[in-house]
Amino acid sequence: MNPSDLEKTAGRYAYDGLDRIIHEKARLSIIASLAGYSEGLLFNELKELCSLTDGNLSRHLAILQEADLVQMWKGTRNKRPQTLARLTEHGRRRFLEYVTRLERVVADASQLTRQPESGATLRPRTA
Amino acid sequence: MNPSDLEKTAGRYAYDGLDRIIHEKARLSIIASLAGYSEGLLFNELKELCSLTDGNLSRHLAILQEADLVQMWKGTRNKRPQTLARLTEHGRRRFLEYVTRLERVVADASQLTRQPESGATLRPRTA
DNA sequence: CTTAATTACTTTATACTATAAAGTTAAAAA
DNA sequence: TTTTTAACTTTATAGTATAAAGTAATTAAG
Repeated sequence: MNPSDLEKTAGRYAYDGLDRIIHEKARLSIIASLAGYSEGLLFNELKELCSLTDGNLSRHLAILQEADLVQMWKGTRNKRPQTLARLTEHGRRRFLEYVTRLERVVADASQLTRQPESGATLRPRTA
Repeated sequence: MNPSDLEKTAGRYAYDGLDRIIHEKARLSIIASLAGYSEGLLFNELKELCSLTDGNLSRHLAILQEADLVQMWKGTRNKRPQTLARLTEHGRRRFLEYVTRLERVVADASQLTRQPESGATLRPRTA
């Protein structure tokens, strides 16, 4: 890479749009689950789908709720408390944005499957 | 979601393959950069491309090196120490695996862009 | 020629945060 | 009426990302 290339591409791989709150594996898991079920999912369903412990899921849901990505409905079912979680409209948009950024990561990676050296300039080496 | 669905899909969204070491944003940034430059990148080039501070980059490179995802070459250039980082073959394979998992996340998310309720069963509600 | 500044990093102290263990509340079973 | 189960929540801890401070070597300044 020569110096002028750098200027054109500073921050090129910084992936600014990869929002920390969504990027965290457990929460990505939760959000992706909810994305597939627009009417929402119960606490225990999420627990299974995401393979999370009770305490862990509870904390991540609280974080997602504070960020207004997920809304929670508390009710009862067969005299047992039940919590239903679903994506907010804001959460839906933010997730779609996040996925758009992910697609760039995937696109960047496609260079790896091409021939080595493709697109990369040779480095002048002075030992 | 009815109970039998759950059994079929327990852990469906756990995203086990999203290796912690690669998934971390700063390191994903570093690895994706290196993926584009098979001959490697200098410390300062990475710093710019990934918008990282010196200390931060140094630590993440050390972690990637310990995991045998990246190898480092220390030499001098114009009487200055220079560190060149490049993906190991192992790192290349692991990154490709990681990206395969990412593609699943992206595919899961495509449900969001379809009509609401698509593919999801209505939940019987007992308030 | 001695001191200050720059370069290229590395080490460490701190602040953050993911996680599970322990705690809470209420219903059902024993 | 005591114990167990269910559905969570709270908190203590362990892990870790980050930047501030430190190191070593070169070059510039006075």
